[in-house]
Amino acid sequence: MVTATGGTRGPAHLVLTAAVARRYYLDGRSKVEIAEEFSLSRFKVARLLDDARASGMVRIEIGHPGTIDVELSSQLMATLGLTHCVVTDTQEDEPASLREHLGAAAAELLSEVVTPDDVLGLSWARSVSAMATALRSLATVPVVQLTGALARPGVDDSSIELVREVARVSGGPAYFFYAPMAVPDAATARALRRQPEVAQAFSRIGSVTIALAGVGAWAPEQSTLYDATSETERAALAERGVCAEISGVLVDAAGEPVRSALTDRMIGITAAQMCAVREVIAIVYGLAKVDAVLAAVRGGMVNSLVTHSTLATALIEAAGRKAAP
Amino acid sequence: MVTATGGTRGPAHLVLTAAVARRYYLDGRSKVEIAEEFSLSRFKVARLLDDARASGMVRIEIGHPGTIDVELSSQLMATLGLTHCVVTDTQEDEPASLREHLGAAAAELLSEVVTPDDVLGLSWARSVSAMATALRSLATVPVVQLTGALARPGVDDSSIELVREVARVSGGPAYFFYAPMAVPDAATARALRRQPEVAQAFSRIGSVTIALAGVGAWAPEQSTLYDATSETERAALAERGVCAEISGVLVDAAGEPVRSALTDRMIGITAAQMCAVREVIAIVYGLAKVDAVLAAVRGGMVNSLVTHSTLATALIEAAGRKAAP
DNA sequence: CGAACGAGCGCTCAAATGAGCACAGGGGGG
DNA sequence: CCCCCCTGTGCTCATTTGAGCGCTCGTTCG
Repeated sequence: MVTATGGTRGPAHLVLTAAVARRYYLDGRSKVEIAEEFSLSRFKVARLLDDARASGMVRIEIGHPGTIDVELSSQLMATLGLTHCVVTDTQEDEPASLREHLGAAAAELLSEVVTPDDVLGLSWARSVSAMATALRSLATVPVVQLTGALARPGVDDSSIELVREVARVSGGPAYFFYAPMAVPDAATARALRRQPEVAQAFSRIGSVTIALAGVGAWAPEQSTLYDATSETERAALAERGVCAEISGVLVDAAGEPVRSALTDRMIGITAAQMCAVREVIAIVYGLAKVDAVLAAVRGGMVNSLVTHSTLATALIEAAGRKAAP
Repeated sequence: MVTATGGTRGPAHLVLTAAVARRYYLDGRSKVEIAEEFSLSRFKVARLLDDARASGMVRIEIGHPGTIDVELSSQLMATLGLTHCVVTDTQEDEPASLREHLGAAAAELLSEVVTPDDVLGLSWARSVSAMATALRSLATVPVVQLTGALARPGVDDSSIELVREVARVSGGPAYFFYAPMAVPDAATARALRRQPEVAQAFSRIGSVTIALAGVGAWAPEQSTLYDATSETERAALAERGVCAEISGVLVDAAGEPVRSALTDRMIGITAAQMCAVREVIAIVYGLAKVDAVLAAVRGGMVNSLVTHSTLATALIEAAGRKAAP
């Protein structure tokens, strides 16, 4: 039975309730103390407090002390079943600035979650590079390059140094190599993989416990790999249902890896290896990547996210629609 | 490990804290449940919640559902040690409108706190009249007129009917009389007091348990009695420290009654009788009355207040300054 | 290099709290 | 007119929670 008038039980009752609520919630007194102070039974106090909360007189909010939207973060974490999740509060639309913010957030997250027992894997992505730039401290761990680089003409991110830079901050050994992410044919790829540096890095992939990656959508400007692929191949892959690209690994909307000729021409971590990594943290931005992120998470390729509030909201909404259509 | 900024313990910790806080404060889960859900010890959960509150991440506010500022009300109640207190949220400066609002609030308060065992006393004041106008329901109690009326020329509040009107709503007997609040000399006063109606009402004053009154400051336009007094007498009384007037009773800044020739010329409740009333509810408005209200409360003449937020704030501040100068 | 220190963690025990129950009083319907 | 339901109240007992303790581990200073 709900009182229709919303609890208008007289002003004195209202004021008493407020006083009790103040003592309890703001001054931290126990209900017994309050009961004694106001000459009430503790049950009465408890009921007063229940009323106060039910009538909306006591409002409790979870705030954000910094640039992180903690509410959205935990919601998204719960919705997608993530291990970690950081949602920044910036509603910036400019990609560069967004990337910088997310990079900083990811750097903080990494500083926090990486322990000396971990092995860190880094995929090649501008957002990961931004993370490296912002990284200030890191436990001493081996740092392993997971993919070849895919430098785009005219863009110098100096990100070939990515792994070395992070390893320098960490103080641990760096396993890196100079090779492209994709090569023209499978034979070249096989040859490259036999290169000592490449082979050495690859041999460490199995022991990686935490990896950082970007997530690309299979569309123009939404994936460096897409942009570097021939038009015929793009179309063919799209037809096979490719939805997302994570660290060179292509998956469909359900998150299942899509094998293709391109797979054999890649220099980098495989789908199976990526799934085996305990925690893959993806830095993602841009509303175009909603489906790609969902696919990556569903497929178990990604279990942690660093993103911005707009995308986070869209993700929660999309996941909700999927769950209960 | 250098944590430069206090409390910044990493975004993952922040998000976890937020998630725990949400479950606890918003979803009402027990700490044990939360501990199981997040695979933590219940102590860890408790510490997380302590952190969340200490760092200001959890904000708890006491809101006001209506026109009553419950926070201010209870603060004022605590500060002055009042029995009841109602502070309306109106910041109206127009006296008539203010009086109307306060009258309505007082009427609600009266409906709530008056029980069939009470005896209600009414003093003559425009604010009490406003209360009567707004009064809709009241337990069946005797209603006693406490003072003569002091009708000002040109102002018709039809408030001679005050006591009868309230008694009609209540359904109880009315003890009223037609006499002025002050007469030219003590002999006339004595004669008037012997009038049957007056004597009958006066004989009931001792049994009054709840009284309503206004509070006047001893200054022009701040007390009907002041305005009706000769200039010589005004000055003499001011010199004797008169600070406030409650229902015809004059008190100094400390709340002590000030006896004078005027006292003998008054038709109404005495200081001692007023102190004996269990609860005297004063309806007050206007910042000029800060000191008067403090005096009335200190002297024990008034133990409940109905007022507006501006005056309430000023009262709290003034009381605070007095307490710790 | 070792010891002192402080932070973080989980335990114990007592106090605080919640859920359900029994009882009293009051108002409306039979 | 009486009875029943409904609300408000305080009780008992099981669960939850808080305060203080000792432990361990990492850090820092001698």
